[in-house]
Amino acid sequence: MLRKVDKHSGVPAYLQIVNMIKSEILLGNLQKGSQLSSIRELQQIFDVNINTVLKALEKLKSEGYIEAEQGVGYFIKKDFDVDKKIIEIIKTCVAKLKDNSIDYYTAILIFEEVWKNE
Amino acid sequence: MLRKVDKHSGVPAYLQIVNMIKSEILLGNLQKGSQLSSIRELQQIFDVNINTVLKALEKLKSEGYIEAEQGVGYFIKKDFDVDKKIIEIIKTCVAKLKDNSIDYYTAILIFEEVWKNE
DNA sequence: TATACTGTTATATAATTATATAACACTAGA
DNA sequence: TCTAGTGTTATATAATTATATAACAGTATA
Repeated sequence: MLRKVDKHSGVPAYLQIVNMIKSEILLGNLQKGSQLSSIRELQQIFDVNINTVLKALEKLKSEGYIEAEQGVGYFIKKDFDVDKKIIEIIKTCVAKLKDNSIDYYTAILIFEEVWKNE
Repeated sequence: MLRKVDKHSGVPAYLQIVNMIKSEILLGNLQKGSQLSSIRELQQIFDVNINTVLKALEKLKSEGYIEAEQGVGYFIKKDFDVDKKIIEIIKTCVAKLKDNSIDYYTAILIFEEVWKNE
């Protein structure tokens, strides 16, 4: 789901955009050959400057996720979708955490720390 | 566990420092009254400039996590530790993901997307 | 009191990130 | 061919982030 960038998260906007589009590909919501919305539409969706969109698309292109056709649009270049099993594991975990009314930021902090320490 | 900042993650160094220290508090590894390492030691641990450490400590102070005593040091101001149950849920999830040899970056991307969409 | 630790304040410089704005080039369809 | 939509390139400006470096101020202890 492509959504507004969080301008207070500290993470650069162009990286948030890269991450959202990568997520869509990983989750299988954007498949090989799909066309992205136009740059000027993406600019509105993410609520950033056109140059910020361009910077994100440039990075995705350099990493092989998308390709550009001048005058036509941007297209998904490869499928990178992840094993459904992985998604289920994460969905189950997120559901449990939400049951315990933990907030996203705290959850991420602990997730990162646990990951890097075990 | 306080460790070197990742200079290629895109996340500003001072925020990574804030996050690491918050994590230690949330996990109960730093408790009320504990003294942090000195600024000049932290500078070496995180591998950043002293001003970057200061910016992080300033933010933690403004959020009520720590307090300063001039000439003495920085101290944890409150306990914010999280329910052990939460930590167990996350540990279990991380273990399962590692069993499936998924990398950290992919895991975080999916985690964020699942959290924000369900 | 002298010293070696603490934290604090300040200035200058550079790289990165984001914005505003404009113009240009290619493509598809009326 | 004209037009409206694509992507592309460019310039200028500002805010944020990070560095290097120096000096100052408080605390504890030998």
